[in-house]
Amino acid sequence: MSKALKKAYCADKEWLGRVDCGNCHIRHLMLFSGLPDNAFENTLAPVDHFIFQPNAMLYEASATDPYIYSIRRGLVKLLHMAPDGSQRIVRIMGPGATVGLAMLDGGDGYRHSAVAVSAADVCRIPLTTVKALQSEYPQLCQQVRERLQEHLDRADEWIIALGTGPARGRVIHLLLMMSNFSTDPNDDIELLKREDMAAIVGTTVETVSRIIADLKRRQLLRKVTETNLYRCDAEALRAIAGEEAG
Amino acid sequence: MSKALKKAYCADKEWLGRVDCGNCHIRHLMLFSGLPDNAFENTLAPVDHFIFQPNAMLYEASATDPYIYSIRRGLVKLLHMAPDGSQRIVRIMGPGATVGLAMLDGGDGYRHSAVAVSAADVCRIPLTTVKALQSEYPQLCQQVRERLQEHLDRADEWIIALGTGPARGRVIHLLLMMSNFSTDPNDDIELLKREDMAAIVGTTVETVSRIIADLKRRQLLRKVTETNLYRCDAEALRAIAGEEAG
DNA sequence: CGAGGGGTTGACGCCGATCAAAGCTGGTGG
DNA sequence: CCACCAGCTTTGATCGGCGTCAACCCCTCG
Repeated sequence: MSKALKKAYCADKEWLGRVDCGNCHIRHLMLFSGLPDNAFENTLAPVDHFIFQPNAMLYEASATDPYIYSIRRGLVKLLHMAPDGSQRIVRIMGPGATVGLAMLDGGDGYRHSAVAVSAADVCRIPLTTVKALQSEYPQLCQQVRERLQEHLDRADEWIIALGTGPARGRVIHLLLMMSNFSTDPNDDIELLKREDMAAIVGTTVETVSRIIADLKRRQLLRKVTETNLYRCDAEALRAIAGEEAG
Repeated sequence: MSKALKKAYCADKEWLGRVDCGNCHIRHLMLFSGLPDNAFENTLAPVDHFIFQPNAMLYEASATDPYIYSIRRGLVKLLHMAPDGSQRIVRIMGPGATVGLAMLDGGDGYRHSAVAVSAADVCRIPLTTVKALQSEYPQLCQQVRERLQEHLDRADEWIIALGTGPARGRVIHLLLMMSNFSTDPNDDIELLKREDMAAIVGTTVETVSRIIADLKRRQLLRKVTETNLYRCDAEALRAIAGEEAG
């Protein structure tokens, strides 16, 4: 819970250029799926493409930049900073997700701060563009709603699996969630930093460290190469998490 | 966390009749605000009006009834049942909120079970009606999005305030949240049952009971009449919750 | 080489889970 | 009217998990 304020989030991002959504080869996975190719011919404000380095901030809570962000690759954490500087990670979103949607309701600004976990490949979409497209193509409404529902489902999962029960089970649930993000056929995952894990499951760094170290010792988590990629024995982990839930 | 399965949720609801949304005097507070009075003249499926008694179930997780529900009065809890029968309350929604919106995305059914906490005055709206109105009145899209965002904001608050820190602070946050539901000018609230509170803050009944009893002894929570209405010293409670966050 | 950040480990104490039992309240039937 | 019961709340005793403080290891970088 308690952790001193520390990171000075730098705007450590790289601009890759203006984007032509009509020709985006992964558009069918993104917010603008379902729109015709020519829908973007008259958009007034440009969609820009960035790569955010790890720990770079996409936006800050309560800011009112007129953008939403569509994640192409990488992970983005949404976090809440307590007045005392401790932080709680409220969600982690991956490829295909859209963050900052609260801006569509106007007014109050972003609900959280958004920070890249791994290097994140992201499209920055101006609000005006979304609104214009939305009025012309009502099916975009549906897309937006589904993205919001995705956030909601994930938040609920967070509450149920990561906010309940003994710490070990929560950490294991987190590992399993991370392995779901992986496009990798095996269950290889890149372990988060202990501090992030602690801010996710709501415990301390030490507790997380002990649990992870223990899982490693029991070979339920094995370093797979020289990178910090780990393979987790999903079956065994699920079994442990399940028996602890009781 | 652990609590045996028990309640056989009965369909203890009372049908009050078919509703004419065009003449609903609180429509400006509800999902259909922003639609013209005559929008409802040709709706095919009827909107029905119910009063659900405490503990009556509006719908069950993963069911696929083609309805969403708009809450006029009272509180509704959304809960997740673990396989072992223990339950976790994921959200509490009050007047003006809409529940069951996940059905709009088709397919997977309700995400949670919805159960009336206090007696709940509720309109049951057929999906077909929503969809028909939505295609004719795009502004309804906006309304739906705002309701979803409301769910999301509440879920995030849940994670941050009720899923983090020592139990005492979490319970106090819950009390303060409940006092926000109250339309009452003072901070009078109807205390939830201990079991519900426990399922909300993720502790045991005993722990909640001890905390509440202690707050009563310290006069931060006072029975206000003969009913189980309590007045809470919001300032003092906020102070305690604040100091514990650090 | 030292400094610093992240991870791991140990010792200790407290919060809260667990088990158990005793009030309290409202409802039901004699 | 009282006895009785079921459900809810409160309280106590005990014990384990996890927070806290502190040290140490490992690696990278200046």
